Amino acid sequence: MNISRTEFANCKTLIKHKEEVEEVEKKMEIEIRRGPWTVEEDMKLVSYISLHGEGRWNSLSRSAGLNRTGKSCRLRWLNYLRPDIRRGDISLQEQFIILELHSRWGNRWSKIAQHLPGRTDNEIKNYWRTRVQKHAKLLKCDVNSKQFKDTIKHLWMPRLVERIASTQNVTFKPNHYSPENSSVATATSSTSSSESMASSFYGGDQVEYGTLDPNGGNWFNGGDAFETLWSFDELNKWLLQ
DNA sequence: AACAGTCCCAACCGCGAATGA
DNA sequence: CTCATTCGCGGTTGGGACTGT
Repeated sequence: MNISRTEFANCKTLIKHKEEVEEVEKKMEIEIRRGPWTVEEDMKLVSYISLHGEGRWNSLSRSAGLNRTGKSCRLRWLNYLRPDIRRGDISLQEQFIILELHSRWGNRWSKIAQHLPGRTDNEIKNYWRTRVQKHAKLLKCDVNSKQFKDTIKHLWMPRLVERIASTQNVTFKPNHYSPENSSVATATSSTSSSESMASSFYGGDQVEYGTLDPNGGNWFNGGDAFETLWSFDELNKWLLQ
């Protein structure tokens, strides 16, 4: 390949320049913070978003003076700093909806989270992994197996209904949670055995749970762990039937 | 009190979809 | 249409908190 002295010099300059750019980029990469967020970082993010709104996370991160990736900022805001985040235990009603919607949609956490105001997809995912999958593991069955799904449908969910009704001192009316028509849930259209089991708890004053209002009374109160719903022996006995 | 094992959750990663130049 | 960038989702992990011995 023939190349003039000038062209060669130009190439050398270009390469040198490229190396310098890479070096700066490498330096910047090192300065990107990872790991737990500090109070100062949280404050920077919250005050910036309150002034300018969310979105455009990469530029937001730079403008807010945060040495974080845009992704990291987005996650911190959505899962922790948003003002409408609900904290605390997952209530019985929320557990019921999670089980119901998971049976319908599988691991579509963000979709499920849309029906639980104030709860994040991450929180629901963590709940599923730590609580539900733990039970599957204890029972030595796959979390996606028909056996385990049946346990949820025929034992777990009716138990939840029972517990909800007793804690609220009224009859809980679960029906099928209907995200498409979330204003009212009716029991009469129920056909599955899960629902018919659940329907045995109907009667008297009914609680509709179609409208999910985080401020709506005792709907979300109480975070009874489902472990209290039955003993492991009882669950095993049921599985062996 | 000390240690080991387990639980839980915040945060990261990879990937595909959406968007814009 | 192509390519680069950004966004959002689901899976995974690190480490602090908790519990049992």
